[in-house]
Amino acid sequence: MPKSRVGPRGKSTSYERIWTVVRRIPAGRVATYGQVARVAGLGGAARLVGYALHALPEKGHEVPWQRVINAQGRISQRGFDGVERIQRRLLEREGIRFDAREKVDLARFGWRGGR
DNA sequence: TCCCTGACTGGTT
DNA sequence: AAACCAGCCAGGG
Repeated sequence: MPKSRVGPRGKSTSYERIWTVVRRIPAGRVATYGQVARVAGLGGAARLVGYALHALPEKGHEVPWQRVINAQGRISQRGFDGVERIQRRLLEREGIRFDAREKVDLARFGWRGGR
């Protein structure tokens, strides 16, 4: 798995552009990986968004990574650790609701930002 | 530099 | 509903 990287002289990398977009998602809203990729100008590179979030440093950033879920309205599984559970708790704390099948209603909680 | 991988997605079968 | 699959892109070996 790739690591976080900052380009020379603070030049913007794709990861940074992704993080910048994610920072614009307001509390109480969620965006999909594909949506973030498009807003960041990365076309359909949804997978790259997942990578960029995985590469976030553990501390010192203000990126609400929990607000990015998949197009099915569900939290993507990572295998191993239980980060998914933490993500769900963080979202519920912001008012996001999950149905009995662990899904978020994107029509109701989806972010209508970006353009 | 080539090759593989992956917190994904939308269309087809 | 579910499996398949080609696109997508940068990082690391």
